[in-house]
Amino acid sequence: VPELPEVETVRRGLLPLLAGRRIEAVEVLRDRPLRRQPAGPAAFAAAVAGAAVTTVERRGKYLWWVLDGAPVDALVAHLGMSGQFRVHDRAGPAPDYRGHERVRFLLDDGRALSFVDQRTFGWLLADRLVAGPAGPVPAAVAHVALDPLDPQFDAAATAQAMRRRRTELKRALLDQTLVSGIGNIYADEALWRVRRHGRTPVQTLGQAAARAVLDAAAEVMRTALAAGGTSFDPLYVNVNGESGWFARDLAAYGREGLPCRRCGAGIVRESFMNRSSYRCRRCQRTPRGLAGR
DNA sequence: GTTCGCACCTGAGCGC
DNA sequence: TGCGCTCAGGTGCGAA
Repeated sequence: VPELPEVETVRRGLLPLLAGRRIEAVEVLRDRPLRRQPAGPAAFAAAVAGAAVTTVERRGKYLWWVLDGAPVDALVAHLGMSGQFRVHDRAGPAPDYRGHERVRFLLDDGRALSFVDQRTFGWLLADRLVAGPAGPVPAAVAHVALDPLDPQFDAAATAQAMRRRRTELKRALLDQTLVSGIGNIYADEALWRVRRHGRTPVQTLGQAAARAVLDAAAEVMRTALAAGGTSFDPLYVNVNGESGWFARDLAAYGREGLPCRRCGAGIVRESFMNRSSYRCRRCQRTPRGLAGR
């Protein structure tokens, strides 16, 4: 599942492929990724075809190509659960994407870039840029908070904002309007690092503790990024089809029944927010008052 | 205004 | 062999 490190890995793969390239044509194979386009799939293709790509940017899990010479400013992409960008040379044989290729961009250098998405939660959108406190962003991304790897990210202010919520710690970490880029995997890893239970009420955290969770999330994502993104999930690969290598380093996520790397007690899996949470039953004790939940 | 729960979607894995 | 069930989970929207 692509979270910040995976999306950043994709951005770094896309940038040299796309910067300075012109999109000659857009082929929409399936409409679903364009469900957010107000005027529909044809409008998406018409808005993007002929444009040149200036650069590729990211906030949290949202990517966008900045466009020049188009009626819109940007092409926004969210990979959802299983979205990929894959590149191939049009002169060679077409790759087998097992029927999951959704949109194909024909580039002016003879290559094709395909948006491939098995579970179809990903989407593409031709959008305009709007002014934001941290610079211009697509309108569809304006509600998304800065991520912990953004140079302008203010950890102290985010920790304060987090403590003002009336919710639980893991919910706060997953709230993209509070801090972006963190998904289920890195939330569990960050919580393990600071020995916190995901159901800890955020208002019980001191400023230093709230800050420590955010710092842990940033650190675990930086480590994963250095390794090319987490990829125990075969659905996630970079633009060349290569997997990342971080899965071997996960301390909590997906390790049900295995010993905690820190204390040796068992990692347990619990249902939370209609998904799975993993924690060490000894290092990350259930907060007082929540026993049995 | 804030918080919460659910629909969306496909394929793998499993039990029967 | 094949059917049906469960699980994976980020986002956006409506409900509370």
